Amino acid sequence: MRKKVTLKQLAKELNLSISTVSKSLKNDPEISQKTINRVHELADFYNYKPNALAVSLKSSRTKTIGVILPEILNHFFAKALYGIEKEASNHGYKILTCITNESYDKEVEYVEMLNYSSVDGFIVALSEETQVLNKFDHYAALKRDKVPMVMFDRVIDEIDCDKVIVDDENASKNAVQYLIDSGCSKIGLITTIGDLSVAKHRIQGAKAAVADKDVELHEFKLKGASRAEEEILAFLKSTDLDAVLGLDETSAAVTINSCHRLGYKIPKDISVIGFTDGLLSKHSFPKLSTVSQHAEDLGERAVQVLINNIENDDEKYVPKTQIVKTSLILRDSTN
Amino acid sequence: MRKKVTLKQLAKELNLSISTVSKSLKNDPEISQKTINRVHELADFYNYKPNALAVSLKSSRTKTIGVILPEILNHFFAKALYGIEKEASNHGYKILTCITNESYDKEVEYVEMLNYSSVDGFIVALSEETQVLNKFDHYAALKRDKVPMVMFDRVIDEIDCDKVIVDDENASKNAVQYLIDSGCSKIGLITTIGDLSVAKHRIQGAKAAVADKDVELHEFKLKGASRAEEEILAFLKSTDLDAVLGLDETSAAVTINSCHRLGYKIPKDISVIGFTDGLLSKHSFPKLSTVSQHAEDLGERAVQVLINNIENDDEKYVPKTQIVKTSLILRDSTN
DNA sequence: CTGTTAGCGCTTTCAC
DNA sequence: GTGAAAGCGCTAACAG
Repeated sequence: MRKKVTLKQLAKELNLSISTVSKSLKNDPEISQKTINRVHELADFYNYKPNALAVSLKSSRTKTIGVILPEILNHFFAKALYGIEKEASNHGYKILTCITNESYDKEVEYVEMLNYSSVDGFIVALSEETQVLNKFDHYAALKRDKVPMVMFDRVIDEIDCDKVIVDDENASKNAVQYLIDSGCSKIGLITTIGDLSVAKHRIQGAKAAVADKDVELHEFKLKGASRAEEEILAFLKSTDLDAVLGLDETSAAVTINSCHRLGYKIPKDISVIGFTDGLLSKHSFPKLSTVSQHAEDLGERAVQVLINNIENDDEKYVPKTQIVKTSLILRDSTN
Repeated sequence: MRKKVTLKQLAKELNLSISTVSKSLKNDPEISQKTINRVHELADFYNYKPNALAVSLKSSRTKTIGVILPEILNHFFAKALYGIEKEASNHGYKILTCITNESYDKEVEYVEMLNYSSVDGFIVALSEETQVLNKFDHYAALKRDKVPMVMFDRVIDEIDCDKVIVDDENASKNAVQYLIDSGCSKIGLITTIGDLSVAKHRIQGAKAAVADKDVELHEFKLKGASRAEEEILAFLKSTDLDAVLGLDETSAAVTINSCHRLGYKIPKDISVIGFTDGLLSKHSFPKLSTVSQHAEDLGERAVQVLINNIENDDEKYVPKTQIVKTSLILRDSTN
């Protein structure tokens, strides 16, 4: 790897001191215009750029955000990452992306690694295992070090930091309400992500919607993703639903296909709504009605909140929780 | 942001010099066991970790890989990123991820930014615009600086660097051959990505397969993603195909749905194969037969090749091109 | 106007 | 065995 030009070399070639060169590059009014011009000329010639490492070491600012995601082969998080990257870039920040694969150990390892890489702040969505184990010392440590951090989507109450979440409970309530309004009265609730806080909120919302109404709600937690289709097929056969709310996109997609297999017409015989508005929804047949979580928005917001915190580093900053609104996108799988 | 413990502080507290502490932490045999123990004890107590920035500045190694992707809301690249992140992490590397959104300008900007952030090397998939404009001075510059780099999937001949690609031509040829063998003779070739080198290879492969056979091949380039469904519907109606090869996953997925609309039975009336084995294929109805490009593999390989280059920094390294095999995954959309 | 100096946190050579 | 000193590339306070 060839070495890049440094201030030192420019200084030598121009017969100036390093600091004069440094100031000239910043167009410091202290320096004569003539010198400034000479310096810029040579700097341009060599395409000089300050070494980011040195600048960071000096300023303890890396202009880098650590992003910790549980998955990436999931349209929701991919979209969130897209929003994060875009917004970070707009503000001149880079992102170090780590994927925990839903593992607690990986998460801990990554948090430490990024912390010692001196990222300016963290954007985190918790792994499933972390939520199950309910351990979060690694975040308590960040908090103690006063490292700016925002959690999004998958969050915990135990850590007091900025949060950007979706109003899952209400979203779910509205979706079920819509199904009821369109005449459904036997609604299935299918999920692969039962252990996550978000799933719990969604279930609560659904329950709230049916409360004191003459509507049946049938919960169904899938055991394993691998046998999802068989499980759902069996569930569908054993009940006699007129609607299904998939608590994640996969559940909804698989439900649609299972209905095809059973010869149920959608939405005539059965209506389907899925959580998260990803690729599958747009390309299913019929196109799936969904609860859109605006993942991209979520990511962007997280970055905004974080950068705001980083750049104002206020001694007694009070963390806030932002709630991003969802919307019900009606397509062809509902009446 | 609270400051982290430094060697200096440990040294002061232990009444030792900085260098002694540094050596002790590395268990340098020069140092007495007793001192080593004392140092480790205090270091553990404070949970000391060397400041990565300082280490990097000294060693000019950041253990960071710059990753430049054209998109992320595309299962292929998401999967590749997954493979990249996983493999990088296995080798103790972090990744700085940038998404160009298929823009040339963004790509140039990111390459420069990452280069001045002293990444140890680059993993790149070119943006569509870069391929169209055929400009690559930004990579020539990296090459001049001898910065390790590997291009994957979307590559150009003009830059002589490591490459990891898929044998698109053969993959396509095999897929078409399969369709012919199963009795198809009027095959549509649908694509949304006509300008990419990969699409061209796929078209060539298809042509090679039908050469001197009594089989018709109908190419169809979509204008815009937004009206994909209408366009494909019209194309399907105007021809009388018995098979379609989608040159990207979206084309294939939309084709399937269009067939449903037209009342064509899949695979009885028409067979469909799609390129790239993503989510859509698994959740379409019927499940789509695909050409799997092993995106995750591709990403992993790219990292292996890159790290190998980084860690052996050989003056006269000769770049190589690795070809990752594809495979035809037969599901329900073909006979 | 320009230069000297110290220091960010670490590694490494060389003295003692 | 331990420590002083130089240096990675940069910034900034202070001298001149």
